[in-house]
Amino acid sequence: RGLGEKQVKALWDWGLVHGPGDIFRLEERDRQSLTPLRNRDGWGAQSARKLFEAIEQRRKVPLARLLFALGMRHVGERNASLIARHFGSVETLAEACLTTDERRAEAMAELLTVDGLGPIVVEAFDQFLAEPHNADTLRDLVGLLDVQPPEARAADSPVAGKTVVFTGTLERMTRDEAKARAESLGAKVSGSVSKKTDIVVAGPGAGSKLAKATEFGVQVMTEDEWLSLIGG
DNA sequence: TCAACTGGCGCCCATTTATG
DNA sequence: CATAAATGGGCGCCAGTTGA
Repeated sequence: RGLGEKQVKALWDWGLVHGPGDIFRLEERDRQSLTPLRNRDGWGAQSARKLFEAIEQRRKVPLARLLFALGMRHVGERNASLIARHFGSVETLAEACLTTDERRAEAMAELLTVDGLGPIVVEAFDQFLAEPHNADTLRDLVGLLDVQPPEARAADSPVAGKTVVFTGTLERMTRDEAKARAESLGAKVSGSVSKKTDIVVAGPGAGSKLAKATEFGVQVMTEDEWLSLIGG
């Protein structure tokens, strides 16, 4: 929060950040700087302090989010989560992917057997890791961050195994919260409605997805109905 | 081969913060 | 206080990938 395109560019131009890891070394470095952030144009003590606080809050990060954040081709939220779940912990992933080329090749072969991951995605992941500067960046981040292992999913909730799509505006929770909650209950959250969709949770402003749900005869419910179903 | 689904993008809007 | 700039959240679209 507070570190968008504009500020990243400024930090780069000032030589304060040259890679992802530098963000997490920024406060320390700034303390020793002759021209600290709080004295620069457009910045004050308040904005500098808030930026450092926001960065500290992100030091603790789920493994899937770290992988997603690397910006690898074909590795968005979903595939990052599949990869994270396969390895189970950042230590296991680091041992498998960041030691030797031979070990990495074995790990990629295993990844290919994961349901939902195909050759294109695994190849993209492998190509990323094959670049020494990428592997270095990941190692650097792993050393700086508190990486959380993926959470186990419940198998016995009312929505376990169901495919759910959220559409329209959610009023009682953010989209991320809704998604995380649903997934922790064993549901699969998708972005598009098909015949395979079990439940569409529609808020105000829902558009084409709600129409599709009606067309396919998929169960539609409000956010409140969804919350009472999952017991929240 | 093809339906289903993901990733990535463009666009819009609300909120936050700096500035006059 | 009003305004402008920056950011994040959110939606829909669609090309490309997966898996039966």
